[in-house]
Amino acid sequence: MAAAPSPPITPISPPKSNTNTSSINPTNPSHLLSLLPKCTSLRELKQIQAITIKSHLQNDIPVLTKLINFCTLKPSAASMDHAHHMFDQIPQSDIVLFNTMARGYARTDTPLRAITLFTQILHSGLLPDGYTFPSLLKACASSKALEEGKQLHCLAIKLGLNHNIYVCPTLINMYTECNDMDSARRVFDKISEPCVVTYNAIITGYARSSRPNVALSLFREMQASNVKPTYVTMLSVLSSCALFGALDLGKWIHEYVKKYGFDQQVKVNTALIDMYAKCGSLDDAVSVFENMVARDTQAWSAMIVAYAIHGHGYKAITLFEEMRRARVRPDEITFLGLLYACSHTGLVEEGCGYFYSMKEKYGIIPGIKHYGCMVDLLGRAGRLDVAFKFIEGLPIKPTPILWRTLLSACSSHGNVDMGMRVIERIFKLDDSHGGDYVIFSNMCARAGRWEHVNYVRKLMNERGAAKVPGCSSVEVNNVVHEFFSGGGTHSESRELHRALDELVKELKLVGYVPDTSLVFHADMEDEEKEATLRYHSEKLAIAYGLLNTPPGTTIRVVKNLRVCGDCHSAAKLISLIFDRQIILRDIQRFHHFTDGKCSCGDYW
DNA sequence: TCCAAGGGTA
Repeated sequence: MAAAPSPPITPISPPKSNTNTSSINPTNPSHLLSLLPKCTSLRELKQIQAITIKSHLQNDIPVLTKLINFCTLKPSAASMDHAHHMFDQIPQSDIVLFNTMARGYARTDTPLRAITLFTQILHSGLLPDGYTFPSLLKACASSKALEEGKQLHCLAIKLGLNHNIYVCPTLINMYTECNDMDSARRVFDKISEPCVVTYNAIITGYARSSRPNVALSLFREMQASNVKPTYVTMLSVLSSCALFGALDLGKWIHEYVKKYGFDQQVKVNTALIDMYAKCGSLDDAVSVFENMVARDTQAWSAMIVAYAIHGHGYKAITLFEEMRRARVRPDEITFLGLLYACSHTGLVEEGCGYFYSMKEKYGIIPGIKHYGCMVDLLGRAGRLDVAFKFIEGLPIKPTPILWRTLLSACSSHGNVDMGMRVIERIFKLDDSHGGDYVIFSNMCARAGRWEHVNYVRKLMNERGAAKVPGCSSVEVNNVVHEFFSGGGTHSESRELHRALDELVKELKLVGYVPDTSLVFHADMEDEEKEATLRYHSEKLAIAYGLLNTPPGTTIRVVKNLRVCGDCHSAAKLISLIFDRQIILRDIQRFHHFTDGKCSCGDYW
């Protein structure tokens, strides 16, 4: 065989580097270290490291700490591997060096390695200090390692570091991330004068654990004790308002934001867009967005999501195209909003197009939530078979949520046979979710398949699967009133029930027919079913709003589940005969009821 | 030489 011609030798130009090593005295550690701030890649770092070895400085702890610190600033798997390698080489570490390593691990997707490292450190007799705990607690928070977190808490108490101003917020954050709000609160309550960061941590915790009222009262407490809020505080408080659907409160925070100059922050404006959108005021969201001087990916995404949840699919798409023209790079959340918009407007072709382009054009790998959007998009549009095959063909294991999305679609298209295939898949993965039994049973009831209804109900009782109770709230005079289905708990419930009875009579005059097929219990009399339906939480909340606000006022209701079909038709009629706008936010989206019509066009 | 809280998600 003839020898392959040797490749022409072309001089390889050295990689462009910001670090000019020629004028440096390699035996002087401080000279070497002065190179690091200009260093931009792992490759350049390795060049500097080579000089340290030549100069016998590889065991010099301050030099090594700097080198390792560089690797841990924006850590990747490769840079952390390299850092670990350097760390392993030295005979004796000190606590600063360890802290630096731990911080790196806490910031990567292998946070528990920080904890493992920590155990080694304890054995070698090093004493943790105030710098040690924040990284380790952060690692516990992101891995939801509550037990390890508690042990660290005990150790911090032993060392008298639990009240350290850096340790305290991370302790609170660790507990909130591990869903242990009681412990978080206990830590907070022991602080005599919490600083703003500690307040932010606890407020965020309550906002995330769906207790926005507690979050907001802590914000007031913070102001009363003269702790000056920062823009991070604004973010937490705004997300509380968004969660609560408390528009008036949100508007008050907006005024506050303007008064104290927080409205220059892109993140704060993004949180405002989100708050207005989730509190049902799309116009205010648009106005915040349009007044922004600079918009990043998150700001565009928030506005796209805002259009999506209000059912303006085309506007969401137009905005996305505008975002592309502005050369702002979309991320995975931008696509979630976009797909969501398509599915809620029935834009199947467009949605599929964007789904494929996210991978091919933008290199964004779809996650489980994008798949969820696709199932919803196909399912809503009635392409149940395609959706089924889509789930089966996924490269990852489908979650019950994915199948559940398809089950809802089967229900709205009344396809019991497909529904049965789907619920079998769900039960294989999780049979404890009461909502699945309810959707399936309602679907069978509507199709008159009573044998299924009874069977499913029996199954549900046997397995003790609980359904989340329906809960709706309405804001009247700055107070949020909550109503549960059946509605025995609200202080004015008796009058409210009477008012609802009258209301239903009036609705019937204009053609309302209660859809009793939606009621789960098969062995109830029709009258009884009607009563169950009448006191659904969303009807109670709407009636309460109707009775307690002046004519013409918009009624804003927030529901924890999807709105029921009967309440949806009732709300349309109420908007017509009382000439009221009703804005109902359910777990999925917004419904704007005006003049007997809903903004969702009954496509939901 | 190392440290805290964080907006947009079906």
